[in-house]
Amino acid sequence: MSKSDQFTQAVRSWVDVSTHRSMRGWSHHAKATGLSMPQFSIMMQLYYRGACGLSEISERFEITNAAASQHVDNLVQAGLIERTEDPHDRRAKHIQLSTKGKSMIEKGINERYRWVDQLAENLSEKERERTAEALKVLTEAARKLDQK
Amino acid sequence: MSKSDQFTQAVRSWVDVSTHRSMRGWSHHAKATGLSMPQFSIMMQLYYRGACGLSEISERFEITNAAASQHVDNLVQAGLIERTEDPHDRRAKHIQLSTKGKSMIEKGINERYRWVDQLAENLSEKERERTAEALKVLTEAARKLDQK
DNA sequence: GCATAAAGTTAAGCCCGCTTAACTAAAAAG
DNA sequence: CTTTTTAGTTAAGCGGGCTTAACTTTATGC
Repeated sequence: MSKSDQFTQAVRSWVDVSTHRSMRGWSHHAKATGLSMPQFSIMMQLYYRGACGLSEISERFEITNAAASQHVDNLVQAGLIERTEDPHDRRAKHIQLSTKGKSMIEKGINERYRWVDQLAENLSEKERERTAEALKVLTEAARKLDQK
Repeated sequence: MSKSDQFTQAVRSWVDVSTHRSMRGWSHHAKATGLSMPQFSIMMQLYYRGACGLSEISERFEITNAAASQHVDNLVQAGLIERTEDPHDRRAKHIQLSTKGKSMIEKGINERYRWVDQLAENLSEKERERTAEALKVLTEAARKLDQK
């Protein structure tokens, strides 16, 4: 195996393991809160990318405005997001997480990453330092890829 | 920020970035092949865990035998999996990927991980070596967690 | 050997996410 | 100021994934 292959293989293995972990926690949380996958995805997106209009939601998920509007409506009725009129353009809506919705997502994120703490316990101080360094390098490189 | 927090944060950031990448490729491939998400998940599972009976599928995905049977039926008709009688227990079925199905998944996996190669190009030889080492440690630790 | 349990299948029906189509209201363009 | 474009909503309807219920076939337990 060449050195390049070793790198590729190491990344693949780790991504497999961590994605599996992450997804399992994710879908578990969605189920526990009674949210469907699309609803949950919209919440997550509002959390990470902040408030937006309805069209942005339909574009990002590649669904029609009608579908997005229906999802948003359900989430508003559940008290998880707020839909207000955009003061600058009264056609548009300003959609954002409510306090309740935000804390629900944050709780989910914490649960979703609890295994990382367990992982930390299984490593020595030195290992934690070295892996943290390595992951920073990787994350940075991946972010650069996104920008291109 | 304590050293432990630094580790946790580094892992979280990387998992966020890589999961996002991985999932995007994943859902793209599912769409491109015309498979629904449950169908695709069943295929992936057959690829990684090997042949199994129908009940194992319904247990793993927490659906009824009826639902699993319907999915399997569709995949059989698409020529992606094979459903044969188990010679040892004629009630049971032996479900496995067909050649066509297997190559479809492998093609998907390669596409899904192409960004890792791009990542490799953005790193120096030394960085690749060090990160590969670190990821091996992490993957190993994560696998141990699974076993508990 | 007969009752019971286990592995799958099939059919009927529900719910949900999505689409199209028709609509309202506001902004932009001419 | 009228026309066109843009943002969003609502209603009707399709399709898919799932469940329950009834069934067949094969294995297992007294």
